[in-house]
Amino acid sequence: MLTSRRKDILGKKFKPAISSKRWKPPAEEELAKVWDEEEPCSFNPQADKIYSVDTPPPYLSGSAHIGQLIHYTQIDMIARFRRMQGWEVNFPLGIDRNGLPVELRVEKKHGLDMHTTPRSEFLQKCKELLDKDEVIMKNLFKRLGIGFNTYDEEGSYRTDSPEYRAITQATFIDLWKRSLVYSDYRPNNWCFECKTTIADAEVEYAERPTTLNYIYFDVEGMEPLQIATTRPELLCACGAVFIHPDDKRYAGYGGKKAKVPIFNLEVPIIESHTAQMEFGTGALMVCSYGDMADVMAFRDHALTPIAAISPEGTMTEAAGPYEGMKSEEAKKKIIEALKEQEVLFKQEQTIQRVPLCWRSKTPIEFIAMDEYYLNQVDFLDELMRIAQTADIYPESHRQILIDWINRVSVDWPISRRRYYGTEIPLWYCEACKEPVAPERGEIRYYQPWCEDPPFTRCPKCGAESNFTGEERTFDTWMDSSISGLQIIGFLQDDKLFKKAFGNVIRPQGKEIVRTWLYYSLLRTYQLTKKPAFKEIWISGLVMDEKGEKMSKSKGNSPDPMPIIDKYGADAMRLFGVLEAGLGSDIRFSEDRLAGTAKFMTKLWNIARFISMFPIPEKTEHTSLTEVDQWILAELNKVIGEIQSGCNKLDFHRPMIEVRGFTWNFFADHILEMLKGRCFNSDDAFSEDEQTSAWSTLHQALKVILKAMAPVIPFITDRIYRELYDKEGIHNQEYPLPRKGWNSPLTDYTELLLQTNSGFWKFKRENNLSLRQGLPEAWVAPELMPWAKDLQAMHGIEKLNFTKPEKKGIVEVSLSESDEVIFVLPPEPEE
RNA sequence: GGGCCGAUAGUCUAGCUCGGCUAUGAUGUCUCGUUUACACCGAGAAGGUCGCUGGUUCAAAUCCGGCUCGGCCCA
Repeated sequence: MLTSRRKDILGKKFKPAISSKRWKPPAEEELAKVWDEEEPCSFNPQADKIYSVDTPPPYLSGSAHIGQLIHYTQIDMIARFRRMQGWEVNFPLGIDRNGLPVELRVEKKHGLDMHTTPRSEFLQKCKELLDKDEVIMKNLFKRLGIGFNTYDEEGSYRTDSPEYRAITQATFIDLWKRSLVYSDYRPNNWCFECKTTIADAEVEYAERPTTLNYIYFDVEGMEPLQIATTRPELLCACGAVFIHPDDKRYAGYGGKKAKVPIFNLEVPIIESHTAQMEFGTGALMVCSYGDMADVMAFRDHALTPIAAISPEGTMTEAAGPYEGMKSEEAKKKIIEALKEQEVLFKQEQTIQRVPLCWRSKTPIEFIAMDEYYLNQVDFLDELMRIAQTADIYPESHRQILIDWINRVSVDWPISRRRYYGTEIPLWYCEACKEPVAPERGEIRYYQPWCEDPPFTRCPKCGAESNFTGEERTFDTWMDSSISGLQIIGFLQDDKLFKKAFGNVIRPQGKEIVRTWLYYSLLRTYQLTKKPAFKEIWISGLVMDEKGEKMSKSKGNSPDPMPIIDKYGADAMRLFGVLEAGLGSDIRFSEDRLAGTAKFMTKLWNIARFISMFPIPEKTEHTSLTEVDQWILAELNKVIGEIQSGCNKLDFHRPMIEVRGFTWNFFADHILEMLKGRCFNSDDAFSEDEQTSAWSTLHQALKVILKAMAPVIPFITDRIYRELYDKEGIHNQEYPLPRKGWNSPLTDYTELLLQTNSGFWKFKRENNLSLRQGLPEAWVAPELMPWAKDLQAMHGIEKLNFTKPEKKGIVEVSLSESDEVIFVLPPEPEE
């Protein structure tokens, strides 16, 4: 007799509650709209347990490339994971808009020169372009499911907003009043193209062919010295000639004077270990300033610098007849003159390492001029202590930071002769030239180039009028280095700041450790005397298929949107974690991305299958069948194993584990095994046994979904909403191993899986359909608890646990095991 | 010139901290197969001198030295 309930179910024929047959990327877009409404990742600053994510504010430069986007999805996983762990996650959308690139793009786009365009007009054009780019960027972020607290203005920030700039300026005023900022006339990396000083961190190097010129320098009473140089135009700035003390060719020259041709300067000949005997003739001229080594040489030997090249790139008066010429032109003319005077005796081609501006890619020169410096060398000991004690994931990347701190030897030049940046809030008294900063306390945005000073009297000379505003702006790292303070209300919301400071994570790529991370630690320490971050997470780079860094200029970064549309955001995100462990570089490959996307289909189908069965009311764990307790115990083991990876914020191994479990164990073995019991179409099982199976599958599915939710937020949320909770998955608890979920049967899991394979192998080798029943079989006695489920799974009519004595029995050896099973083959059909 | 990181089947990758059965997983290749979710599938198979080379050890992908190649950074 069927109970009425069972009749109902049979009547319904187990229709899947999840009706859609396929999970497709457009479904993600629909869900993104729901999230837009519901804001499941919103932030409540009133909460106590606050965890803040100091995201890299993306710099807007048109569209993002795939590498950047994968990077953001990985950061988003951290935020989602921490939220599921119960933290109130502060993860605001921030956009970095300050800086040079937008200026160059506006120049190009509108065909104008920023130096001659009225400043306010130029800034307006920059803003317009940035606003356009921002829309593209935000759409990409939304499409990828980056769970910022909100995408609205309120709750987000831009580094060029008056509010953000006001904070940057306030932090500067603080440092200024504490005398940590000073002006100095020093050689600096100067970019002619950008017409600004740039920091060492912004210099990159390229190898270029050049000519090495061999020139005679007369030395009184001795043979002329032969000197090789690639920079003859700097002869007029020559300060010394270096020879190596061990160089026998020049024994006796040290301490004498050499005469610089054309300009007839007398310069000392100095013995120095920095001279390379193998290069050129072994004797080299030291000029102010040909390269970094020259800068060091002038400093070490207290030589008086002579500026040969002006900030405009023309020769100075020191160059005599060549004054006013472009340096390239002067170089040609000087070489001609040297030839005429027969002091140039040889020329050869060589490769030179040229320092370039990382933004404009044009060669830089060392040009001395007044710039503002922020004292950093006095803080290196403290920064080193922070670098050594911070929680850094992965541990191995700590070295990048330590190496950089060890290398810093001069202070940080922070002023820039740019326009689209935060203004340096200073005015100069025309009477006494004193620079004056606004008072501390009031936080507001100052624009000295178009604004009267917020004071009326010069504190030094007492003048009450005639102040000139500073025209320069800050290095953009001055802005972005305080993003971690800014997002927790520094100088704006003391209550939030107090609660949240000390629990901030800095996620970033390893290529900007020496800039963003280093400067953030420096500035935060200067302002608060504390480490900026509780955790520092440093990821590798995303490379193209050949292992080269992706960049727009190389043209090796495909347009991301079509790829996302094709494979889906979840697939992109999962790809990012499955490809490599935290800290390793990832190679992007569309083929492997396509493979990753298949998991979404598999997961969808698993859920669709399970959704056919009712979700039983609360079932006691102990009332589940032995087999079902074993299934949950296996799942529990996996959940236990992934904890260490998750806690190191490296989801690579955890996701491989969960994915493998889901596909190769749960789907292939468990669903196949429980199918019979779930449908129970021939009443081989009791009602309790059937309910137990339903309950187990739903419980397991829920755990799997939650474990993967931070990584693949779309599909997990969709399934969770359809089956379990309309509120969605993202504020559920992240699974932890459960104490009660264990089973002695896990000892025999391997044996069971091998036994399944044995039956499959038998049927395959005997050309039997997998559905074909078997009259009788013999398996290991340890598998007795699985008896009924095994029978249902393989269609075994009689299952035995002792050795068979009958004849006509086939022995099937199990792979990777000494065990065997025995099968009585079915009668061949006519 | 210096520093850091890497080198594991055709391709990508785990394991290396703390040495120990037959080296992980994916993808690709090949064979077979429609079974009450899934062919974007299932069942199987083949595929590796763990960069090279010395050393330590009963035992090395793993520890130590040297070398080669690649990447990144610095001078």
